[in-house]
Amino acid sequence: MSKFAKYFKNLLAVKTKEERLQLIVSIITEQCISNQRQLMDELAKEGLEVTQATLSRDLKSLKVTKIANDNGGYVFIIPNINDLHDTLLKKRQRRMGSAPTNRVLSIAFSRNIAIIKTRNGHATALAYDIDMSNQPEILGTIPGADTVIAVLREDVTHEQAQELFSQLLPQHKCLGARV
Amino acid sequence: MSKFAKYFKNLLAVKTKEERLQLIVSIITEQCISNQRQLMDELAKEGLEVTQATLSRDLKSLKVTKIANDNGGYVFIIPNINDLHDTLLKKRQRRMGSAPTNRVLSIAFSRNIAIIKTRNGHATALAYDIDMSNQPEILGTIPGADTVIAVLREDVTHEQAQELFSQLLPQHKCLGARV
DNA sequence: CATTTTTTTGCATTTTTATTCAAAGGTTCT
DNA sequence: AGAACCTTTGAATAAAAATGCAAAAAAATG
Repeated sequence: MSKFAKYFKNLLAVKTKEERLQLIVSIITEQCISNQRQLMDELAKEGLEVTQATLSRDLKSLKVTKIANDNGGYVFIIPNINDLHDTLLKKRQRRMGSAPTNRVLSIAFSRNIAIIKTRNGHATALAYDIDMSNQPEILGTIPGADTVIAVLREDVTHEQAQELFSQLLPQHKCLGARV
Repeated sequence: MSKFAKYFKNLLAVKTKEERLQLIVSIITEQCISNQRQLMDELAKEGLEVTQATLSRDLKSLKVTKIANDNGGYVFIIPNINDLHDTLLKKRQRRMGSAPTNRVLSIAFSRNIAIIKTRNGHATALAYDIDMSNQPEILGTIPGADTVIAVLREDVTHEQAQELFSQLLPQHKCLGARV
């Protein structure tokens, strides 16, 4: 986009898609919005005019949905990501006819820290397993309820750590559906 | 209903509403159902014939909803009831502008880590709230008794994190929170 | 039982949401 | 810059979901 175009975009308060998505999230968490037209109106108040078609796509990508509230109406909500994992796991469990061996939902890194999201209640067991493996690259772990924080040795790259965890937690690959 | 009628109902596998609702729940937790017609068909396979109108009402009462899955389609899910409480509480909280008792005493940063001091015993609840907000900038949290450690995504600056926490924890007024 | 009241359901229709298709605008090459 | 490509969007439309209303079924009552 040219400087010129950017200038006008700013002037006219036309926002980028990312900004619109954020605005949508904040609107639906702060107010009771019950359909896309209403959301359209709210966005318009903020000077952001989009069509219902776009909102439908936006809400789909944000995984927003509406649900019955207590007054006979509907409200948009953003379901917790853990629920989605649970739902998918449950489906898988039923399909496969076995309890999933899979405890790890995701692994993320930030500098020397690895954040491992687990199924609820499994963090302690997972941290224990990691500790027991005595990997010198992993200095220590702390489990919460569904999260393990692992502190990596300073010189360990994210790639190395990823590889390490893959070996340590081979089941980490089983969960096909990423939410 | 007469004994006689009940007998025939059983015979013909025509179920009560309650049974239908249960069947619906088990169908949508076991399979990937993406619209009401598909659900109708599944019920029909079980010998239970109802119209889309009825299913719409059933799903509303079960608080079932559909959500985008990874393949561009949709799946019905049953969001966790706790989330709904949270969502509604959050909305009300915003509406009333009423800050709950101050739980956050201070926030400090060290590189990619945020250290949040809370009133004693409140760390778990706070970490929970942070987790529920599903901020991509916050990779994970671990609560102690009066401290929450939150690991930030690498590219997040302290200023951004500060702003994020201000929005997330509006009660944390000491930091110039914007509510 | 017969009768009244309440609940549940289907039909028809409206309302809401999703998608197709084409076009506009941006990006990335050479 | 021009060409090939990708992303985003709106208009129109298709698809899906919600609902008003009346009838049927069930439950409650005398």
